[in-house]
Order: sequence, then C-alpha cells, then structure tokens
Amino acid sequence: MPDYTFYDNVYDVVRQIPPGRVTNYGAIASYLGTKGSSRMVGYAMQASNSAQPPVPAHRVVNRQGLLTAKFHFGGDLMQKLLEAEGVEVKNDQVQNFKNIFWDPAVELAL
DNA sequence: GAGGTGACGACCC
DNA sequence: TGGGTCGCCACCT
Repeated sequence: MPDYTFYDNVYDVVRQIPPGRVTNYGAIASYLGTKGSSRMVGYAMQASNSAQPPVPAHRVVNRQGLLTAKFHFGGDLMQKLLEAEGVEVKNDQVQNFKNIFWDPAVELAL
C-alpha cells in the first residue's frame, strides 16, 4: 500500500464531483472498496477541512440527501454553496437528490 | 499498546 | 413505517 491514506483516496474522488452534483458517503466508500465503512468517508471529510487542495465536501451528503455536513461547515454555508451551484436545497435536504446524484462507481466506472 | 470516537449505512424488531 | 442497535475502520489521546 502506498503512503497516501484512505483519506487521500476519498479526497480524490470528491474533487471529481462536478458542480451541481452531489454524492453520498456510502457511494464513495463502496467505490473505494471499503463498502460499509461510510463512516471513514465522513471522518475523512472532517480532515478534508485541512486538506490541500480543499475538497468540495459540501457536495457530499448522506444517503437521505440530508446536509449532515452543514453542522460542521458552520451554519448555512453549505447550503449556500450548493445553491450557488444550482443545487436546490430545502429544509437541509437536497431536492431532486436522486436526479443530481453523482455516483463515482458509475461516473468513474471503469 | 489499547480504548474511545465518529460528516454513515444497513439490518432487526 | 419508524425507532433502535450493530458494524465498519482510520485517527487521536
């Protein structure tokens, strides 16, 4: 195994999320092969706060499309970022989540 | 070295 | 249909 950690792998995937799209922790975990370790993805996101370059963690939501991360972003910042990209957010929940869902296992499917 | 923690998810009742 | 519990694995103390 290389020097870079599971986190870097997560960052790499998240950084490939196109604007106006969102994904969830499980999809990333599954894509990385650590299916079931979705917690690690979320945990990595916390560290992503100090990652270089910064990763668009605001494009990562939970399985319900709920902005779980917004509590860590600090207020409505996350929602504003998403709305700025064209993602409709209501009641801390991504609207049309299924429609704008970006699955690395599919988009990066290779 | 061991235990506790955590931006989640799936299963069970 | 909804609430509660367990599992999962890397990082921090």
